[in-house]
Amino acid sequence: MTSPGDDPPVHLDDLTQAERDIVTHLRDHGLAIDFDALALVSNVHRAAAVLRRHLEQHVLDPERLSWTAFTVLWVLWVWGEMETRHLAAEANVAKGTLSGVLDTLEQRGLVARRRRTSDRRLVTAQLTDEGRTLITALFPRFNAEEQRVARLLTGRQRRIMTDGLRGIVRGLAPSADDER
Amino acid sequence: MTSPGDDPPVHLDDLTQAERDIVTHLRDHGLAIDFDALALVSNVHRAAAVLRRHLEQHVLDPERLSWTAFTVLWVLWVWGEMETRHLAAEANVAKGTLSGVLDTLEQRGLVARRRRTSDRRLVTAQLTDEGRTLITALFPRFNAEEQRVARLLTGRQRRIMTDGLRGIVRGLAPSADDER
DNA sequence: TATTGTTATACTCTATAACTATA
DNA sequence: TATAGTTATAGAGTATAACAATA
Repeated sequence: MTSPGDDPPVHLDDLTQAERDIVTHLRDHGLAIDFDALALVSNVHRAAAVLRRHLEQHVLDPERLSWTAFTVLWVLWVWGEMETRHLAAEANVAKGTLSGVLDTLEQRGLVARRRRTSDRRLVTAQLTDEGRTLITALFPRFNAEEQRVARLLTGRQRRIMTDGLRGIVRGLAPSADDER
Repeated sequence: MTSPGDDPPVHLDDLTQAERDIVTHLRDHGLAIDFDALALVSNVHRAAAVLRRHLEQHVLDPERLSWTAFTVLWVLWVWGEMETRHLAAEANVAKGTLSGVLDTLEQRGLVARRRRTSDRRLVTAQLTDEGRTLITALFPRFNAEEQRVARLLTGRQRRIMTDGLRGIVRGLAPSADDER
């Protein structure tokens, strides 16, 4: 599965102090732990948490939008009117959560719900003019912060990381998306 | 900041269908959006969500441990007895959250709190024997799942990704850790 | 006065399941 | 009977602020 020569020993210099302590601890215990795998997974979570906090504080909080509310506006902006179950899948939230978020966005006049006449069980959501105006103005500011983050890396690093992250999502999603 | 030649045009073939739709949408709107930055940030979040769900379902849920409870046990395992404010920082949770998690872990006999005699405002936490037994048995199983994920990538990809993620954390953390 | 940990409140999100209205 | 969306409940987490004990 892994090509030969893929796994040289851990380079302690590149690690944070915390990570060095972990290596020492695991070595002392003689446990068969793959530190590279540990470091990869834990840094994905650390980076996601730091990124989300940053974007919320700098872009979303001033507009009184939650992370999910922003994502919903963004998805509707890109794809237009959409059935709510697809919207929930795209925004990566449970359908119950989406109901509540849509209630809020509808009350604020940013989104409108509509019942399908062909199959009256279905409900679609779409941006109002006000919603479109908001996301059109807001997204470039969101993206500007994303760019600040991306500039911490080289273009080569960015491409390899984005590819790798897509690979993780593809590799785990099939078993994880049984039901939302 | 960015070295020259870092930013060739987006390679549409590498993208998911959703990402291709996004590129088309942004192009149609003529907005100055950096798609690579967008793809990087959104895939960090997607990967983190999928990873967490996977690890919870396969390793943590059967032991009735929340993500944070597991992290607390892990941190105490590696660093030993610890003042709770450092424990909260290391586990990346608010201090109010930690109080509740420690209550639960203490009731289950996995962790013990102790008040410092030198400065009686301070409280430390440490693993009980039972807690140490649990995390010593559980962590290798957690790490085995981490390895399954890591094997989706080449060793070169893993190293570059882990490095890049550390860079993001370092680049944003100073402004984000004002208060927890 | 400032700091540590605890507690309380309001909010966001999750998972699960019951419920309704349609099909 | 099955499906889509809504609603309800319990749990995990956040931010914020008040609080008691201690320094």
